[in-house]
Amino acid sequence: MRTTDLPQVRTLPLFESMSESNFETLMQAAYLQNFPAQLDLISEGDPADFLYVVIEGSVELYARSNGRESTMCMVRPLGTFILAAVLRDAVFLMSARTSQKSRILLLPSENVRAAFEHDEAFARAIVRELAGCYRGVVKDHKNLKLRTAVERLANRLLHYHADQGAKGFLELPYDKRTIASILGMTPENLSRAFNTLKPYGVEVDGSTARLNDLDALRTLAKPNPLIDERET
Amino acid sequence: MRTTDLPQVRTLPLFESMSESNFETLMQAAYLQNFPAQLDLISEGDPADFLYVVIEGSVELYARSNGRESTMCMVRPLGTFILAAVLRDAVFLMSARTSQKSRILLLPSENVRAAFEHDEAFARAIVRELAGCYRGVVKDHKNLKLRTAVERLANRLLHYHADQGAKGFLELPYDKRTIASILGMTPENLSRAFNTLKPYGVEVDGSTARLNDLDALRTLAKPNPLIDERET
DNA sequence: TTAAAGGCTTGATAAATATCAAGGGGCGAA
DNA sequence: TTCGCCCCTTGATATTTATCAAGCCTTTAA
Repeated sequence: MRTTDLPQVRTLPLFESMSESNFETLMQAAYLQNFPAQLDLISEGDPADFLYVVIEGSVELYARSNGRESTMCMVRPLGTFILAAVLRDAVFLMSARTSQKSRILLLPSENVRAAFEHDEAFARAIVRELAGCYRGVVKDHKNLKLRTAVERLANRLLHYHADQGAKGFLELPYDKRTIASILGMTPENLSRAFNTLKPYGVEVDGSTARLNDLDALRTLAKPNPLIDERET
Repeated sequence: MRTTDLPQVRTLPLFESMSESNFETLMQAAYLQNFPAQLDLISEGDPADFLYVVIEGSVELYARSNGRESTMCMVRPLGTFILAAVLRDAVFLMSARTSQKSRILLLPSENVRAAFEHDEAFARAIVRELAGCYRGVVKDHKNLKLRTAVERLANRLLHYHADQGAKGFLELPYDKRTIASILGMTPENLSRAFNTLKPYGVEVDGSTARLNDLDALRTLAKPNPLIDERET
């Protein structure tokens, strides 16, 4: 892989402070691959052979136990996943599959760990990234433990709305069943939660939602930056 | 603070690979303090001024939103907490209070970050520790999303039992209401969950529990190393 | 064009969990 | 010792969430 193929990767917080030569070395060991939708990339319990960077498309991280399955999060360009397992040389805790046709960069774990040893700036960037991931899961955990299903949905809608420019409407970025699973509920329950939000000005039509009474919705949702705000 | 005061701290994975002089420097900036039980140490939203190391006693990390409150985890000697916030120079996502009389080491954030810049071995140890914390929360999150309350309790009992030497009985390490909160349920529900486990050989008397039918309990609990096993 | 499949919704029902209220019992303080 | 407090438990009930079944609608493919 030549670095000129992927100028965007160099701009990622994780890589931007690396020395040019270390970045070159890391990229020369990397593979850039295209995958169709719904392809299983990794399975929880497998050893972490690669660090993954989503270049195009999107990837779903999910977990299974006991015959149940739940979506843990979605990774979009240019996000990375499975960094913690790579650094600890441990097995994956989550499985991953493409949810769309995707282009993904694979960095062999050994090379990532080597770069981490040799490049102080990279090590520092990794710490920042990891600490950010950690804080993200803590927020997800608080979300699940401290809010009801309807509150989680209300906050998620407000979040999508803000992300998309706060125009009074928003596009649901995933299938409803995926959103249901991310929010920790069944698809049936998500349908009912949308109905519960009707009196708060939420109108859903397919994958579009209009928010006609933001004040009311915010009063119900009680958004909290220590749960809802993502860190860069 | 003299390093000779705390030989155990030097043995922590986080500090054991630091250079002697950097460790000395870091410890000279540190404060060792005794706190009574039930004392608030930090409050979510506050800036992270210190990294905390529990030397004796125990500390409860909890979170609040919307008038609800939930225990996120307990930290026992020699555990650290609030590392991610310190490294990102961000606000705390969780509050902390002593649950017993405790002796706690406070390391000023600036000094921790300085040591992290100057000491490569420390940086590497931090990454390992952070990655471990991250994987811990992911496991907690899977636990909550993929299991019912009774299953969470059954697995927790098996965990305590193994930790305490697998003698057929175990001591509950915290108040039942604290255990309930950790497991994401109300105290009333915990009582009922214990009753549900009676047919599986679980006999509770005060803070002691006997496990009289481990096979039955394991069949119900379906323990899963990708959820239940803690990493060092 | 039609059939089949899948995603979503709705209704009916069941299960899980929370809330409210009351009371037992242990433990510390006076 | 005795009182009062707090933790825990239990019962009754309400709320939340899941499950099961059916049907609608759109998409896909033949």
